[in-house]
Amino acid sequence: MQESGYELTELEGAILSEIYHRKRDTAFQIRRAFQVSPSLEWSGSAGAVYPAIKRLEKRELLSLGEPEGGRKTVRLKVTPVGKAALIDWACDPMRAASVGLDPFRLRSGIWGTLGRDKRLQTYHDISASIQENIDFLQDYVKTLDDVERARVQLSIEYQNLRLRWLALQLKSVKDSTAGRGDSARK
Amino acid sequence: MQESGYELTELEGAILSEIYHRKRDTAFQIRRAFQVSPSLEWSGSAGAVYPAIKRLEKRELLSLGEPEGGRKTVRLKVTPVGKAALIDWACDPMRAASVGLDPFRLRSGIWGTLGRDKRLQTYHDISASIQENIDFLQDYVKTLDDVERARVQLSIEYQNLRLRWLALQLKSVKDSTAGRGDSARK
DNA sequence: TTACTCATGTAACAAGTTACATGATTTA
DNA sequence: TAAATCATGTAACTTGTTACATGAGTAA
Repeated sequence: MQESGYELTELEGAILSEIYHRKRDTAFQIRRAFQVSPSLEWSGSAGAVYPAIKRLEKRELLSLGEPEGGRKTVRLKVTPVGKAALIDWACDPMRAASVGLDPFRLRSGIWGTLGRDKRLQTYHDISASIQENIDFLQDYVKTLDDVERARVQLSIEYQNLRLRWLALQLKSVKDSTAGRGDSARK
Repeated sequence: MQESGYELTELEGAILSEIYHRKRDTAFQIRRAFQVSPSLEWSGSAGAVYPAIKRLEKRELLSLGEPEGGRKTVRLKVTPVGKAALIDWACDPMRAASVGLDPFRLRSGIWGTLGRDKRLQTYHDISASIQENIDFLQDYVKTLDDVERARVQLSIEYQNLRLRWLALQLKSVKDSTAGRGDSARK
């Protein structure tokens, strides 16, 4: 259909979206949003955000206002071309459907190779960590705008899926050694 | 408990695991495993794998055999320290529980801001892409060892969760405009 | 006036990417 | 013998990280 002709990285897309959808109009506000958010995976480091903004401006996806006030605040605005690129980026099915880098999934196969005790302990510890995270997110989600709320709610659903998966694994380990009381450890 | 004292990156952990758990004992085999796998998110580029192996050898988490044959194949072996570091890396609850970088989640909030038609189209296209991916994974999973199979099966469950989420969004969009036949487009 | 927040930016470094270079072995 | 595969590696580049530097405005 459209094809804006601009390929955006994940960070560039996230930056444009922060400006266009979440009304952050300075680099500093974008950085803070990244630092605060548990669902946007960037540290909000100056060394990433400022160069990315420069790249976006050079390609005219972003326009920079004149430095305002003593603090020299530069207001950011997404250009029409930038908006098209952002929508293309957000709606590209290939990228949206890709699995991403998930530390839980990467490790999931390894846990099955552990000895029984270590395995049970690991499932238990990770479940606790995830539950803690869910509790935090459920509190956090109340304070958010629509865009960020959708992300956080999806995070909660992912975490609940992980919890169910862990519970299943736990059960199957316990069942397979039930009544025998031994513990095969490496 | 243990604390091997070595921090591994995701790639380094994945490399150690390929050698230790999946019996890939050359750099080339590791690269191919990454290239082939839909669940490990690295391209298997030489420029990433060879330097990572060097780093691991320097820290004595990996030992390199003598070059064998005309092709100068170097066999890789995980040292006892390397094994401890690998287990620590795999079982660290903080890292295992973290959400990771997910292109779907990152975009999920944005789709809600689209006009009705574009929104329905996008949900539809992405659902199709995900379904295609599930079909592929379900075929692929039959050929795998335990470690990789667990990862791929988890991928399938993530993808099914996404499908359910998309179906819910689709339904709520359709419900909210049912019988009115209008389409609010930006 | 001291400390915190707002605001922008650079420098050194880490770690990934693609593309290329080299050469041995196997298979059609 | 030509092509594919096995095998290792480097070079140029991109893009992220932390840590630092600078300075204005605000609140204790």
